[in-house]
Amino acid sequence: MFLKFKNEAERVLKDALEKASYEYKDLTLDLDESEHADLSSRIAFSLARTYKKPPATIAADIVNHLELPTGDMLIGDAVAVGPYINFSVNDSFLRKTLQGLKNGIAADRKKEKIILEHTSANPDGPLHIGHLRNAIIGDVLVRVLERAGYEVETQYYLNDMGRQIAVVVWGADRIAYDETKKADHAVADVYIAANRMLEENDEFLDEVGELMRRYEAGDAEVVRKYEVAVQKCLSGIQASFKRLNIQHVVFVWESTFARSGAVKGVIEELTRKGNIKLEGSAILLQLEGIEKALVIQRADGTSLYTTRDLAYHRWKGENCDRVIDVFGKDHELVSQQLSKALELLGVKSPEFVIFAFVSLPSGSLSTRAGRYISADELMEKIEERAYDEVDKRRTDLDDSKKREIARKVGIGALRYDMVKVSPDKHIVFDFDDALDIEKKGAPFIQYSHARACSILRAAQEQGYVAVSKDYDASRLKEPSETELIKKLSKLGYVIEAAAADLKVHQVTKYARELAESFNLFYKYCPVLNAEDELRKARLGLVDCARIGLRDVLAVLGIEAPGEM
RNA sequence: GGGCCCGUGGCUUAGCUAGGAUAAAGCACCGGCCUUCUAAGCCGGGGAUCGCGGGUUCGAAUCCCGCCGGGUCCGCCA
Repeated sequence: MFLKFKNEAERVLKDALEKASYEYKDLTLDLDESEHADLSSRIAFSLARTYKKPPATIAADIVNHLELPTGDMLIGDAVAVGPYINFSVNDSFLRKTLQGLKNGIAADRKKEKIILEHTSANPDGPLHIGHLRNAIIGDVLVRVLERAGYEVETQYYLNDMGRQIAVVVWGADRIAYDETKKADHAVADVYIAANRMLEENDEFLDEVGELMRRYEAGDAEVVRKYEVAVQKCLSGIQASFKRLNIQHVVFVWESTFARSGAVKGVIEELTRKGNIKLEGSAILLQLEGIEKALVIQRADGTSLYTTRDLAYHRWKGENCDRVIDVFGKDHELVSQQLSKALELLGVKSPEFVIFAFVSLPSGSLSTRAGRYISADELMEKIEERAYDEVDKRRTDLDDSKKREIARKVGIGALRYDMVKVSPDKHIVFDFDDALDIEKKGAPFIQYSHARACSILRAAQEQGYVAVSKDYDASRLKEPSETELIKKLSKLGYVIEAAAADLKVHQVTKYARELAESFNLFYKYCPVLNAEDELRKARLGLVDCARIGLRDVLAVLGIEAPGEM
């Protein structure tokens, strides 16, 4: 609803500028949200220069020429305040916002289909907190885009051809998996132990190399061994995804591109179209604007990760309208090379969401060195901590109910924390901080939602109709009521903006503000004790707030408990 | 050494793409509020030369240049 209001205000402003004969062509008409008005224009500042008049005079002049539309419109008023032109909404805007929430607003269906890639962690162990950032940013982005009306397919690129996996497969022949452990953790044990053996005895290195060659060639026995190892790790990763409330991902195996001939095709085409340098039998591709030449084929004729990734991205590009990759900062150069090479191939370039690293106070993360905190360990501990908090507050509930709430609160807190910060901020992970449930953003929002549910429950218990079909929204005149409605009206607008900019952390900020608005309403506007018509209207508003809070949490992939 | 990113109260951050109304939140700290729908809440208070130096502009946290500090990449690894 807010976007409609904004469009309307911009149109009205444009008409006024024309009527007052101001030349505004090069200037932006874009209106800003402001604490002083629902929307505000600063255009008078820009016009002041060319027209050599004080901005306040120009603003007043524009407002004099401004005609508020008649009929069923959303603008309440437009006034000049000094150099600013401030627009406010009318009652109809508020009423329509509530109506829209009640009916469930469907976003305009976008035509584009998007393939979004996230996580793509090597299947050599469990997800650690670095992967967590990737997975959660990616998953929230998927939810934002879907909510904004896009069709999204989420893919996890499975690097099954790397050295790491060869080391796991090699190790699995010599070391037994610990079957008492979660599968991906058992794989990590073998991986770490195998690495140690390889460091101590470099004759083994040839055996690992042999495995890689046979796997690329499609040797049946080796392929079978690989599949066992990769699937084992994958089952663990999928279990973690499920627990994290990560939506369905399609696993795409790297090796399929090597074996299908797609990689060969890419090499041939780049050799034909690109600026190529040969060093022995190795093929190097010189890309524009990138100093370092990109090796696309080894001297021994085998393929490289980059080339296989190129084949994968070509395939993605040909099967959808937009390709989005959520990558770590270490892939930044790779992503540039990817774009340039795809350009040569005539395939559209992906859009990248690059996130900075998560490190420990003791340094960077490493699966091989066993220096990492697994996502599972973190989830385990944060759920435990959340349970302590629930237990403290709700002695009346039975244990399974408390566990259920603790799970939602714990995982929610974790997810919120991971996306609330802009992706380009480096994070030093602090365990105590991560587990401190009381200072988290998610429980604050979940709590507001629970309060809304609680009011509706109490209404029913007291024999009222919790949500009447018709109520008089014009009775909602308290500042905390109108503020809450205005905040609710921005839900769709915020999601559209986040989808357009691919910036998910904006949604967390909005979610907090919405909860804050509801808490103020809760504080200042008694619902059940209000007189009949007002109670009906307030119950209607509570229900809309419940929907808004639930929806914004859903976009963040956070479950909304009905009580806490 | 070169490229990219970050540097905002004690701590964690938003704001920076499109420069404008007293720099906005959370945590921590101090002081208040549970006989009315869950106090995981609400109200009030102190605390910031927006890393440093220059420039552009009527106006800079925001744009430009330089410097300092931190991160990251620069493999015939993945």
